[in-house]
Amino acid sequence: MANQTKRLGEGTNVVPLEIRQGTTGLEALTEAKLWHNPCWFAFRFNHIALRYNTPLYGWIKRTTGLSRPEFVVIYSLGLLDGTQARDISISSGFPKNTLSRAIDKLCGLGLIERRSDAADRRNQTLHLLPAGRCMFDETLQQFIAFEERMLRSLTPSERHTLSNLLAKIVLDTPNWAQEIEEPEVEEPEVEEPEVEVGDAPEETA
Amino acid sequence: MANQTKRLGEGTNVVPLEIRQGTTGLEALTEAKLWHNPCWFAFRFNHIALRYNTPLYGWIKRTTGLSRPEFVVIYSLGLLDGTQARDISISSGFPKNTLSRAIDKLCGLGLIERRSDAADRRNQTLHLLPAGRCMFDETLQQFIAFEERMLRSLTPSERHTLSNLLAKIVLDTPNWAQEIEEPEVEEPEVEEPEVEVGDAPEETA
DNA sequence: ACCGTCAAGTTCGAAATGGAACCATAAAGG
DNA sequence: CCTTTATGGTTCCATTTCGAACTTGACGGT
Repeated sequence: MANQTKRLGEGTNVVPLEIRQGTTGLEALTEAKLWHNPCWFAFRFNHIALRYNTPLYGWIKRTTGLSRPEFVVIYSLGLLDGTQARDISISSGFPKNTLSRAIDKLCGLGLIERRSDAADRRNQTLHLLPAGRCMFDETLQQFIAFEERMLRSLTPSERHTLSNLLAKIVLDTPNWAQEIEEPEVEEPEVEEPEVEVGDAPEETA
Repeated sequence: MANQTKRLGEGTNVVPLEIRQGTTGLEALTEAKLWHNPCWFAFRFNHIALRYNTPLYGWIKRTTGLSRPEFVVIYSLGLLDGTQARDISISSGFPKNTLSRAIDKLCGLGLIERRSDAADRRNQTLHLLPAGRCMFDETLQQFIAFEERMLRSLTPSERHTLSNLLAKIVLDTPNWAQEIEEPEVEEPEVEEPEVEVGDAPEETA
């Protein structure tokens, strides 16, 4: 049974690395996901993201009282004041309704304000108020410090390279959507498990 | 008003890139987050992660009926059968309780099973059952296809480099924790907004 | 000018999430 | 040997979150 783990390490995207596996202090599963994982890229960025977001936004919550999507609005406006909710949604990936709630709250707190566009009254532009600007400025310090911490193990030149490579991928993301949304159905063998999974949780309790 | 965005582009981690800004089809905010963002790294991996996880796990949900943490268990066991919940938590970043629930459900569906370790009866090892193994094998195809799609814009050599750089960072993550959890308190100017955040919309300023 | 379509935002409700407290077992220390 | 402390795992519950439906305003075609 256990031998089915076959063919995972080779023939896939896994590229041999200089860094030696087994030499790190990680437990076995993390090692496996790092070195014997056809989806090495997905694992790595997700791992980094979870390790970064949870503590950072935990800190944000404690110091400012804002949730992640709420703060994302502040941050977005800090970078580009006057954008609209739609753009924040696109750039951050949070759904519109989550942002709508976040914006409500921020307005209530006097951190930002909505202005409705006279030209097209469906649109509303969002703007930092002084208190919001101040919060952005203050917290930015810490964000930069965390960013620096994350990148500590890379040289400036390596950071440059990493920046480049990730940018290429980001620029390509708009094209993923459809392709990834409905993969060509492929042989539907996968379905047997599905039968009772989706809707028969009664016995599952 | 817009000039407050000052000093964001330089002196920070932002590295000049070969790729030209403005030449892409992205809307302004995404561009700003890409090119004028002191936290370029955080933005990039979060952006990629959201663009990847939502559709992919949406697809998983539709085809297998499993949620993300549930499937993460399957995937983890697919890579390394017999690990325990604790390790899945560490490697994936999901909290123990979420995984506990996920494992419950998977057991109920007959996809995996728990075996309690005789030596230390606190531990339990998790094992794929044939149906679970089958699900892993089937879905893996699609995971690999998505991974390939994400990396399409990079050459093999670039993928190699990217893999290396991210691995370095991942290996360093265990050291972030404490440092990032409680940043040295720094001047607590940030606190005024916090006071009434919960429920008092009486403008913070 | 009217109707159908579409896009930006909002509302609603069902479900998932994660923090905190808890249980059981094991190791450490007197 | 008994108490204290630590760890893997589970339960409980308040909160968050996201899909889906809905509202409002613009635009294009006839």
